[in-house]
Amino acid sequence: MIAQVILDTSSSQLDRIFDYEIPFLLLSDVALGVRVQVPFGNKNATAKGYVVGLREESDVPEEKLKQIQSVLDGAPVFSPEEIWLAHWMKERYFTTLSRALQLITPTKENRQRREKAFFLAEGIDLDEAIQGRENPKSRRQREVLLALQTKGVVTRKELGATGLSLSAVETLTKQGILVSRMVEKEESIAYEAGWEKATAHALTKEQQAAVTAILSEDRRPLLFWGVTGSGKTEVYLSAIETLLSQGKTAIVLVPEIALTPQLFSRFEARFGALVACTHSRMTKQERLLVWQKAAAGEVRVVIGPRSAVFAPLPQLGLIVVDEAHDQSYRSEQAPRYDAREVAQVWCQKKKAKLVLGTATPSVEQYFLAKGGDYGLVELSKRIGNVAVPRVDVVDMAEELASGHTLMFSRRLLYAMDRALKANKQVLLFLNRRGFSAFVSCRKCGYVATCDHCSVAYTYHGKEQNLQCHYCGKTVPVPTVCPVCGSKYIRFFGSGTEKVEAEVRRLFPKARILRMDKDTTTKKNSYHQILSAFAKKEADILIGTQMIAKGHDFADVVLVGVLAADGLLFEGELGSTERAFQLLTQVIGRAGRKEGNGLAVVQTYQPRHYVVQAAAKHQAEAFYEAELAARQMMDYPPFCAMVCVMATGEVEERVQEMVTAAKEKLEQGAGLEVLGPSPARLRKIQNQYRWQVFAKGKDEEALRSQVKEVLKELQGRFGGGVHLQPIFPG
DNA sequence: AGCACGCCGACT
DNA sequence: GTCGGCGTGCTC
Repeated sequence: MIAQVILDTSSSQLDRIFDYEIPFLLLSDVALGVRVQVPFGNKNATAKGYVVGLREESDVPEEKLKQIQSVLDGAPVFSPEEIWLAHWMKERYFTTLSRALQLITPTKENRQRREKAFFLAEGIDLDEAIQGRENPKSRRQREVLLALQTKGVVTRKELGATGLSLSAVETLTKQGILVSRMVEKEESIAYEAGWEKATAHALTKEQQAAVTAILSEDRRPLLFWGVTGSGKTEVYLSAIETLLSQGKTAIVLVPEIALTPQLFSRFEARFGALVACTHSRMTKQERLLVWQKAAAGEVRVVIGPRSAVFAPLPQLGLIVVDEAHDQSYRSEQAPRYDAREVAQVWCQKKKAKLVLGTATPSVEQYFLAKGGDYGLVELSKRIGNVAVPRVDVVDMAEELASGHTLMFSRRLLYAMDRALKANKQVLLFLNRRGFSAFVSCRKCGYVATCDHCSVAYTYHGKEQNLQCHYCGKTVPVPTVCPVCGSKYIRFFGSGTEKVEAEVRRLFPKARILRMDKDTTTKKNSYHQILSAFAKKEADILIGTQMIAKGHDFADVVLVGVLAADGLLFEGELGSTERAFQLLTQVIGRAGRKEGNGLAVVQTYQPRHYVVQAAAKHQAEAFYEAELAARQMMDYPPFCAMVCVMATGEVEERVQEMVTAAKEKLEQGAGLEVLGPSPARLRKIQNQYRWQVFAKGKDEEALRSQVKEVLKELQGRFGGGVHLQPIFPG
């Protein structure tokens, strides 16, 4: 017998099948999907690999064949279907089979280890101990005890992740309140009993219809479009409850943000130990344990970010993608897989239902739902019939014309004052990404835009010019506004710190929190800031995109969007789509509980269709306008498109490679190629980035040409420069 | 990815 | 003559 083996390396040159003879003694152990050790190369070095096929005979000459040395793990780590999925991913994401396999299953490399865990000592009354620590001096101990109250155990490893203090734990141990002992890792993350079963809320008619749609026999993916605050989670819970009762299982994907614990606790309250979550801070070991429990049927609902799509649940009945428009479902590093696409093919393979839940679908999702490729079900009302927020759009050009030069309009200042006086909370949203990069007229709001691409020019300080990051065209910076002739041409430059200082000056008594890249670098600061705000430890939260999504702050009555223009002109394709999504999401943070929400949107483009549609809660109008624009410009979804990016330390080499890529792409039949141009961020961590765009009618033709380009150029240019295809969406 | 093979210039 | 730098090709 012959085993077809894929070696466990990332090298593309070794990414092919090697045949090995199965020795008689291993015949019963070698099966499809097992990991094996094999001799490889001249020196017969031991290599690990995966058996992806079994044959009677081999085409390889007999004298070349070597024998499998041993079988690892004792059991297959992949099902035949997972091997099929790995093949699909290899083709789709231009990666190697072994890398695809590595993504699908965390492998058992080390044996289970033990770790130190702290428990409440015998005879100690927890409530009493907590009450005895009212003094702020022992607040860290109090935190530890409160955590113990819900979880029953605290491990040393977890301390960092939960923000609890090690010295507080040690003090408590010295005091005899806690005891420590070594536990199996398994025990430390195992579910601790003590949850109170939450009863199901009564569903509204709309919610009930959504549950019915999810459970229906329709095998198409379902776009589950529910406005912000409409109770999508309750629908997931109800549908999953039914599936569990039928012996089925489910995966719930969430964006890669601190939202996981919040959603997890709601599922846990409903399903208890049948639910497990994975998150980015977990070690391989911990994730492996969840995987094992899932495979064993002990855990039947897995919640987590994109990698959770690979949870090996038997009898899979449903994959829910929550906030399905979120970009974090696409991996940033190669292989840049998209968990939504993986979920879709996996559901097809496993005959499970795919549900894409969102308040702001992507244009493509809307397009597919409209065309009938996706099913569609909507929640148009907020829970308890709470009103959607009122939105006031403030024309900042008018504000300037009437002599008001503050970054806050009079409308916003007045609303902030009112909210603070009523002891309510305020969210101030500011988009800093690309904020200083575009050029705009302070008087009329004109934004310098490439006439070929309808994409804003990006200002380049070094060359002192404007560049289009789509076609590569450059123009000088205008000194007067070409529309109104004013001299007030500005580069937008205010960031969150400046906003914070200004708010402090204007509202000296307000308690302020700021959340952006600078304040969230420390571990857990993200979670800490959000939970401090949720606990009303501050009146105003200032932040970038991070504050836009997910969190349900009951007391926020006012949302201020300081400059919607920063969103409208990011200088990239698809920025209007993201602008609409972000505006809608951030507006949706206001008045979620009582319905008296107000959003003030400041902009120089009050008539812009994105601003108008978001302000009037007219999503359909936006999507239709956006689709019309894309059809006219011949952009996706009306064509297939790819951005091929070259990266490397030596810019000349990067440019050479991207130029070669352009030439090779142009050989593809029916392809239109644009560029090359520098990427929006031309240099990241010493790596220069240049790109070309190619588009065509036929997606398959485009993909196969890209494959040719990668195959040829990566070999020709060797290391030092790399080529990466990025498909929009 | 490693590793051997082999071609070529430089040095004992 | 011999050493070693590196481009090329192979690994079941």
